[in-house]
Amino acid sequence: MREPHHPSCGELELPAILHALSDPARLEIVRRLSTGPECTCGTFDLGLSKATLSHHFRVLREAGLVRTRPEGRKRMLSLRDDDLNDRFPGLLDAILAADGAELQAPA
Amino acid sequence: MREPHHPSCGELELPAILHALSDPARLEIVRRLSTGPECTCGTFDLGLSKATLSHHFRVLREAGLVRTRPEGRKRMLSLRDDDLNDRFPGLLDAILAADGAELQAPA
DNA sequence: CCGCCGCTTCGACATCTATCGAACGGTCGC
DNA sequence: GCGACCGTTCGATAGATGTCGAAGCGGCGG
Repeated sequence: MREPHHPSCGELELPAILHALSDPARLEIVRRLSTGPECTCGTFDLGLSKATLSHHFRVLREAGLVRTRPEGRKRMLSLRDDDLNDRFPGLLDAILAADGAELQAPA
Repeated sequence: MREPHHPSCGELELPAILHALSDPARLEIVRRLSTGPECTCGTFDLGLSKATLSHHFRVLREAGLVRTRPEGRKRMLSLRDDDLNDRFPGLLDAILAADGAELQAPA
């Protein structure tokens, strides 16, 4: 299984990151990744088809938010929080904190 | 000139905010508003038509990022940083800081 | 080595989005 | 009032996006 392309740390672009996180499904994926260790694609049950889920993983990967590592016939997903904090310090934390704040005080 | 609709502080939704800021033109508008006081719509020269600019203002307004106040035949735009910091503390600052970081270290 | 498993890719489709020119609508100056 | 001014809204259009089923593909197990 070939290694998919990941943008380098310097290639991370803010609009792409914000766009990637502007979809509730992708925001949820990132939120889950932030609370635990890396996990496989199949562990996400968001009521979406495999094809759609794979599409969201790709958007997140190409925006530089997640890393995809092949492991046997599975793929391990992990948040690129190190690179993100290096390039945009505090951004990810602020967004995840805002996500939590929204959950606690829904509209 | 009638007062346009603004979402209340509790109606602010994170995905909508992130989506609003995921467009470079809108991000630029917010960045400019953050550095100065309120200003009129016409002060933004981003190489876009009036219609397109008005569209972006609407997206920002409906996401709760900016306030529009009629003043004569002009419209004063201002950032809703008070409401945003109340609902999502630190979020706006982190995004604007990230925007600055991107400008200083372009890809 | 044949088939299952996990995931990606393809093709399709409906919806959304960014963009523009043109038309419209208050507001102010004269 | 009349016309200029500032900005919104309308209608249109090209492109992006989210979604799915079906097909493809590499790896693992029997």
